[in-house]
Amino acid sequence: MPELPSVEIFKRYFNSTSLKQEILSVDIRNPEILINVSPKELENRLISREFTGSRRYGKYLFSHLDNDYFLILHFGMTGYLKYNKDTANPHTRLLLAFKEGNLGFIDVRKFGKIGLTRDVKQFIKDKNLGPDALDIDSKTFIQKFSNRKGQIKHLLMNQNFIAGIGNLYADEILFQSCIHPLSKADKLSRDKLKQLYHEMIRVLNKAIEYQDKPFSLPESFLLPHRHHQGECPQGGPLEVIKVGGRTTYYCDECQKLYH
DNA sequence: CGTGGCTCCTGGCGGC
DNA sequence: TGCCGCCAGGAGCCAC
Repeated sequence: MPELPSVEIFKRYFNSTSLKQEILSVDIRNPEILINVSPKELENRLISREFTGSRRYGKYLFSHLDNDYFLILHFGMTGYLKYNKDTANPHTRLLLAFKEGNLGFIDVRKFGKIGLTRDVKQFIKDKNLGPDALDIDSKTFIQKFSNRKGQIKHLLMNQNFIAGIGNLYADEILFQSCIHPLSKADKLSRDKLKQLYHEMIRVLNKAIEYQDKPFSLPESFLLPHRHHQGECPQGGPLEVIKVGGRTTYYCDECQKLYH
């Protein structure tokens, strides 16, 4: 599930539920999803502490503790947060207990990751993440893409190139920009790249505004139609292909191939 | 650098 | 109904 808009929603959810209360217990149910840290250390750093805030970078959430550490959360394909009294969900991988309720990191497929760091900048550097998609400026964006020969969709989804965009919103951004997903980045004019940049920002903000429910977006968006036998908002069939191994929907009428 | 394939893991769905 | 293959909003690794 989680692309940048979902993680932004998770951040707001986390901030509204889990700040400024003591962590009473730390239940690590699936130690295999830990990175950078042993179960013992994670427990020691979390227990009896409080969260003071959080920040998002790309698809990562960094939850700040009152001991200068950050809990790192990455949600994989199926991860999300749930704050309630329930402790019985079989897909809960980490459960933090507070006085008033529990924060669960739920993740059916276990592609998510949980870690710990004192230095978010260094973590981002070690992971070699590109600039955050909602933070990059137009000039840098155009410069980066105009120097690359790869497929435009592949580059949009490459976290080392630009961080935050996944398979669904890549399709939406390219549809809104009228660019065929297999177009070569360096064949797009500067004006076209500028348009792509603005559509990226607009789509991501719109997705956040709509609580990251892609199928509830207005009819003029691709995502509500992105399913078997779905039709382009302008009319006509949607094409389905693979790009970089990922299922891709686009409209052959609306989206021009630059190559 | 670019591209394609495979892998991790689990569950839901369509087809037979 | 029951079983099977395929697919899923991520990403690392490897080969050419």
